[in-house]
Parts: sequence; structure tokens; C-alpha cells
Amino acid sequence: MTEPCLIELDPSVPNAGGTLTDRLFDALQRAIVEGEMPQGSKISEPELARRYGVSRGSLREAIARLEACKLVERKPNLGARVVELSAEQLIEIFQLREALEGMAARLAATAMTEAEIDALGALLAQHGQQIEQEQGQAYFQKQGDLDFHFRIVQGSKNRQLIALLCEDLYHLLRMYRVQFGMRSKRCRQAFEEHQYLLNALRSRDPEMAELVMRQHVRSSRRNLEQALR
Amino acid sequence: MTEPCLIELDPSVPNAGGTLTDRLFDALQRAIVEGEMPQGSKISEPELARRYGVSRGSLREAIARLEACKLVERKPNLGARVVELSAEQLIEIFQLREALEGMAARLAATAMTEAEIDALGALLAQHGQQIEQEQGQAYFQKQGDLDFHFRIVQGSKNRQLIALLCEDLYHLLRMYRVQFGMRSKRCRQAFEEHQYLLNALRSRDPEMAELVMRQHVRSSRRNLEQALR
DNA sequence: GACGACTAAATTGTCGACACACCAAGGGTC
DNA sequence: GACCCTTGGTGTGTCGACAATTTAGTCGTC
Repeated sequence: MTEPCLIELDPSVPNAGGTLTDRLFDALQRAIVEGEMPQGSKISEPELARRYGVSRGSLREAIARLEACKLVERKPNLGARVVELSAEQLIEIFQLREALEGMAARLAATAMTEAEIDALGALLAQHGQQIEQEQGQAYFQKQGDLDFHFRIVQGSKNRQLIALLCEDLYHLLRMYRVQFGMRSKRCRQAFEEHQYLLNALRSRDPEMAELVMRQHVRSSRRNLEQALR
Repeated sequence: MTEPCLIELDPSVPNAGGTLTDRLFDALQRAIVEGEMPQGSKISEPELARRYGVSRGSLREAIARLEACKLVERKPNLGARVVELSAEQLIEIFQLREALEGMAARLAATAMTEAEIDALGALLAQHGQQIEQEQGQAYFQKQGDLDFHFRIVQGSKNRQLIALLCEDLYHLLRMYRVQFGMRSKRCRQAFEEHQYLLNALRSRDPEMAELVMRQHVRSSRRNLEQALR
């Protein structure tokens, strides 16, 4: 396991960005998502505490938060391990997304402001350009798609939905993208589906928005299921 | 605030049911849900630690878990407070439920075993009897409905869905039921809708199961929205 | 009388140390 | 030779104490 280095933890200004536990949580989350701490690897509290130069108490609180995000699994008296990603779990997550983002799209169709919809349109236009030029595909794969979905969830204005998707599931999903190297060839089709969705939002049609979003997520899932064999 | 007493924390057998933090979490969760700790009230770490006879470290870990369940809100250097329930948040939660339990019903239609469906039928028959005799209404209101939904979620066999609904949202929802005294007169109608759902499951019809469940949750929500004015 | 700065008390954040539980290696018995 | 018990070591669970930050109260000044 490559050293998740402790530099980010004691920058010149102490306590930059909240409490120590917060920064630890961010650092560990990044390390896990990026794969610096391999799946299923044991998390030794004394070792990590030494490595990051913090006490075990703060570290344990950070680990507790990671557990809430489903990024680590902890068993009493046995310690914590980084989660093991599996095809089954990924499918389950996409089923969740289909339900949640479908509802998000439905709500966004009436809750988004005109300005937000326009901004979404601008983002999509940008994506279109990048795809046209066959460049920036990497960006679209890695960030663009997530950005688009992110904004729709925000647009639902439902705080429960936002917290769930953008704070918990988001990172787990990102972990799959990074470690499974999920770069489907659906990029063009996904772009088209995004445009259909934008149209539904522009027409303020909740029913249609949910339908399109669910179909979109379901297509991604089917594509995945096929790629996983 | 009535004293959440520390008796449950040191029963004859030490460590009955996991780690100290686990038991603390359970006790606090119960105290919050039941309303022993009022909404919005500040959670003083030294005071609670003294009251329960535990160290602040263990207490803080328990509070961190409560935060993950959305039962308390914590701000850096300011401490934690019990969440404030609001009509808006309740509506948002029901929108979540509509999406999630709808998906759960869809999956359950193909994933539940015949035995599980039969057991669900037995449970429903029992509910029917209780309603017929005009007795046990309190039970149906408080537990029966939740039990029914609980089993369907379990029946989906989707672990993400199960964890989300049965471990996180469940308690928050129970808090609303207890503290808002939510006992709608929809009891008979809800029972009928439960039966429609059972039929859909028996026919192994995912589409219909999701439709009925969503309609069911949506009706509850509309009923609530009306009652809240 | 009201506003602002300073002081003191209380609370949160962080740490190091002790107690107990789990795990692996070694020795004894059948 | 295989199995069980013992025993040492590592790691987690829990605790009490120190440091930093917020808050409340007080005093002084305008």
C-alpha cells in the first residue's frame, strides 16, 4: 500500500478547514476512493495514527464516519477493513440510483429555477462540444456525467435526497469508477439521454423527467451488467 | 427533560449486546425517538457522560453515529443538538420513501420466496382481524404498518436498500410518529392498499407492485400534508 | 444608558495510557 | 501424529486529563 502521506494534515496553518477529525475523514476517504488503501485491507489504528501523526481517538471518529458512508466495515473487537467492491453491490447501487435520481428528476422538473436549467443547458452544450472534438472524453467520463447528475439532484431541493446522494452514495460510486475503470462506450448515447432529460425539465414535465432519468440509469446498469461478464 | 436513566447501561452481565458505544447509541436513539430528549435541545457531553456513567470518548462515538442517522446535528466547536422536526422535512422523507419503497416492492415481486409471501399474507390477515374487531388499532398504527413495509423492504434482497430504510430512515420516521402523534384515520384504506400490494407480489408483477406501493406512500403523504394545516 | 473590550467559566477537541479481547505459537496429553 | 490448553503479543475498547475555542459576565468608556 502506497503511503497516504501525512503532508495534507499539518499544513502551515493549523486546523485549515474544520476539525482534525474532518480533515482525517477527507484524507482517508480520498485514499480509499483512489485505491491507495486496497479493498479489503485491514485498517490498523495504531499504524494509521502513527502515519498521520494523530491520536487514535480522532482517528476512530474519522473511521466511524467512513463506516457511515459504507466505505469501511467494522466488526467489534476485530477492527475495520476497507470495503470489498463486488459486482452485486454495484448493481444494487444502480437500483438505488434509479429510484432516487428518478425521484430527483421528477422534483427538479418543478423545483429548479429557470437560471439553474439554463446553466444545466450550458453545461450540456459544453459536453457536446467536447464529444464532437473527440477530446476531453476522459473528463466527460470521469466528471462530466457526475456533474450533470449532481446538479439535477441539487435541483430537486429535497435536502434528504441531496444528502443521501451527494454525501454518501457519491463517494462510493466514485470509488467504483476509479477502481473498476468504468469507461463505457455509451458516452454518446448518455449525452443524448441527458439532452432528453433537459428537454423534460424545460417543459416542466415531472412524469417525463422521472421516466427519462430512470431509463437513463437503467441503461447504464444494463450496460454494466453486460460488461461484467 | 426527564432523566434517561443509566440503568440500562450496566445490567448484571457486562457488555450485554456489543460494545459500550453500541449500547450508548441504542439508549440515546431510544431517548431521542421517544422524546425524552426534546427536539432542538442541546446535548452536553459532560452532563450526558456523567448521567450514563461513561467517558466522553465513548459518548462522542455514539453521538457521531446518531449524526449519521440524522437524529442529531453537530456543528464544530458548538456541540450537538437533537434535530428539529419540521413538516417540510417530513414531506421530503415521504418523497424518499415513495421512491425507495416503490423500488423495494418492484424488486420484492421477483425476489421474495413463496414462504415469505405467505408469511406476509398471514400478517395481513391478522391485521384484518384486529381492525374488524375495532381493537388493537393502536398496534396497527404504531407497529403493524411499519412491520408490513419492513418485510417488503427485506424481501427486496437489496442490501443497500435494506440498510438505508431499516437502519437509518426507520428511526427518524418512528420519531415523527411518536412525537407528531401521527394516527391517521386512513387505517382501513391503508389495509386495503396493503392487500392490493400483496396481490401484486403474489402475481409476481414488479410493475404493478411498484405502482401500488408508490400510490400507497403518496396517499399517506397527501393525507399528512392535509392534516398539517 | 448603551456599546465594546477584557476576563473567567464552561464546553469541545485532542491526546496518551490502561484494561480487556482476539490471535498465533509452543508445549503437553491422549 | 493430532488435538487441546496455555501463553505471549498485538490491537481494540475505554478512560481521565490537557489544550483550544466559545460563551457569559464584568468593567470601563463614550
